[in-house]
Amino acid sequence: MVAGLDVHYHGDDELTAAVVVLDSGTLSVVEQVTVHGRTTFPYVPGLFAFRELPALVEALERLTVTPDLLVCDGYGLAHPRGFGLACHLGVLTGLPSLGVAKTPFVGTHTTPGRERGSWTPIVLGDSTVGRALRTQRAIKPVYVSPGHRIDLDTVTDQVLRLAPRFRLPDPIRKADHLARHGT
DNA sequence: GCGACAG
DNA sequence: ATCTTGTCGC
Repeated sequence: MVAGLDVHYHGDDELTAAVVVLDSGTLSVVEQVTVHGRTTFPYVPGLFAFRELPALVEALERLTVTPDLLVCDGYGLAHPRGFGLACHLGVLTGLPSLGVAKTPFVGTHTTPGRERGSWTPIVLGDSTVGRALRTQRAIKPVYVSPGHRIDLDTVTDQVLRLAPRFRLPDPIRKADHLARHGT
């Protein structure tokens, strides 16, 4: 089972966190949870986890099933301190996790080929911390990195498998939809 | 030293 | 993230 996580913001300081658990094989919804709350930390690049983590952890605690993988909206290892949102969530829950970001944040990379599945490394210092991955032909790549208890090849395989039709993996799309529309 | 910077 | 106007494509 694979869980997608996302947070939606309303008004001054209100937020809704959503977690959607999908059957890894059929990509059908197994369970979904939303948590409403207020922001307790501003958006600061590099400290993103402090903003979204509390509500997401609460949503995860309300699940009746235990996911085998957390698919997070943001970075994991590819982070200025090597510890993005996906890492925090993975360590706190003890579950394998990965991060999928929509824009480049740290490190350097070249543009991957335009075919679905092509990728280039994201390099920070002298190590590879993630990949710019093309999930759909000629569509902007996504930026993936390991969170916890997962390697970069597995991250790449899973994200591709979970994004058969659109740019973003289904778990994230469904969590995004749930957080903003409540269904 | 200054600016830019996941969502 | 959010907002807004406009365009493209199935």
